[in-house]
Amino acid sequence: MCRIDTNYDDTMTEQAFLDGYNPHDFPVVLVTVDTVLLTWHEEQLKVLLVQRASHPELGKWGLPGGFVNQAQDHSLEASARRSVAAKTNVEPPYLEQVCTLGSPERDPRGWSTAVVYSALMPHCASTPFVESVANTQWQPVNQLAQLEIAFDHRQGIETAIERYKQKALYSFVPVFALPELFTITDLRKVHEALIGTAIQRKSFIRRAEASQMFIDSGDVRSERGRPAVLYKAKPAIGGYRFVRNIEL
Amino acid sequence: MCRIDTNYDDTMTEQAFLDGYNPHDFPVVLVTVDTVLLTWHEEQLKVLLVQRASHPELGKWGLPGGFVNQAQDHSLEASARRSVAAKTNVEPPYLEQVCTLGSPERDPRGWSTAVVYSALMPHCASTPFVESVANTQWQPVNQLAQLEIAFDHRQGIETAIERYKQKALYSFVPVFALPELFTITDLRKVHEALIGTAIQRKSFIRRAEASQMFIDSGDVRSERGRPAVLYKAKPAIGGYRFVRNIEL
DNA sequence: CTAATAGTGTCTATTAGACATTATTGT
DNA sequence: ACAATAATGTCTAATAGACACTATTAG
Repeated sequence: MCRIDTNYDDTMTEQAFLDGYNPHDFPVVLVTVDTVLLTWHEEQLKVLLVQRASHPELGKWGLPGGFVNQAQDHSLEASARRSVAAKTNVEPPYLEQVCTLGSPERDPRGWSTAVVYSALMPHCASTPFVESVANTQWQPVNQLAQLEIAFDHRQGIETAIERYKQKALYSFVPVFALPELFTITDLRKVHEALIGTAIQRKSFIRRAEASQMFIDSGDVRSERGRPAVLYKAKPAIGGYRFVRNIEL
Repeated sequence: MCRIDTNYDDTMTEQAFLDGYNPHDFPVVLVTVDTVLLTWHEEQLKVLLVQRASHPELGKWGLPGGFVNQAQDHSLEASARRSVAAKTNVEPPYLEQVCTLGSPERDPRGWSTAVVYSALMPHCASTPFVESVANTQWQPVNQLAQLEIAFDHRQGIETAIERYKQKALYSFVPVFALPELFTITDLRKVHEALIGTAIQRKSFIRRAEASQMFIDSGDVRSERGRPAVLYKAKPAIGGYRFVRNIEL
């Protein structure tokens, strides 16, 4: 059978069972929580990676995260938020669970699982305070092939990006990778980077208007050409869905 | 910082590090893999539940699954497949990871996580062979409010069903809850049960034709009224997506 | 003025929903 | 014949893509 519960006895109370239960009697599965933190910066999608300063996989680039801290973490999401805050000193405006990886081979320390979260946030300087010697950097996702990635974190990154690609087709969730004020063209470029094709400007603007999820800030941004209106997103934008997907 | 790696030393080899590493030196997180197994039977969506025959939560209804078996399971998905096979003696045609629940309170044995998978399959008799005394039954999902559900498995079930509700809007994935041969009306009823509203027959048939994912079996099923054509689904149906969602 | 970018007008093809109509069975 | 269910015909409204056109800035 599946459960390895021992000492099965119909007449035993739950308390008596728990008194006799020691989790160290069983083979241990290691549990980490790691986060794929993405942002939009310099016309590119970038992911925050940490160069590992300890074994195993020393020197390779990995996702921020680590073992659940039983003293501090009251949930998996709390663990993800803690490790993001440690690297960026910022609360990400969008965070979701992506997948859980697990096998006996992925970590040399033994059978392990990584609960992978993903967050989107405005670009900020990484590691604004020096708390560790670890090298933390925003890496362009298009150039990850040239980096040595620790464990199976490359798979976690790919799964997260694939998820956002789907979301880019039916929602404005990618907006959370932008600063508070952004232009519709900024947002369209993020969507285009995710789905890998151009989107008609008119179509994208129509969707934005139909959603009623964008507030005209009153400001504009002028670089080359006609100035672009800067918008803010309503908080409910994360829940908005198109009825019709962007076509590929 | 986040990692609780100890013995940090730049000059140590990875092997020396691993030799000194004992997972039992750290607080243990328990890991179970549990599966929300759904099917369509008697015009209802049903979930396979197991009445727990051991502590904790003895007597309550829980998801089939259990601790990762390090001897048998080479992955999380393998663990899910093993526990499904133990209860149904069948390989489910559709299986995906849904979410991972984790907290210090969800299991009295300590900080624990449950990796929740969900599967769809044709209805079959539960526990066709008597391997345990556990009571395994298909329970209508509309009547779960009246059952005592173990741990936070109710949340896992709700998350899985919500996921399938979304999939019912943009795919034919719910087809995997039906037998090999089914009518388009059968499939429409599954979709309607998931999304909670009626779907126009004509619209649904149009989507089915446009997808080219259905093979006319040549047979029909006659109950009352005009006989309905029985179809088979092409294997690729799991990957098919509507460009336009079913509207609510 | 020109280049560059933002934003609008508008045509057309597609298609979902609505619902009426026809088809095919059992009794 | 009638009830019941399956399957089709067809009208209309909505809207995405395409692309031409206008607007507003810098230099």
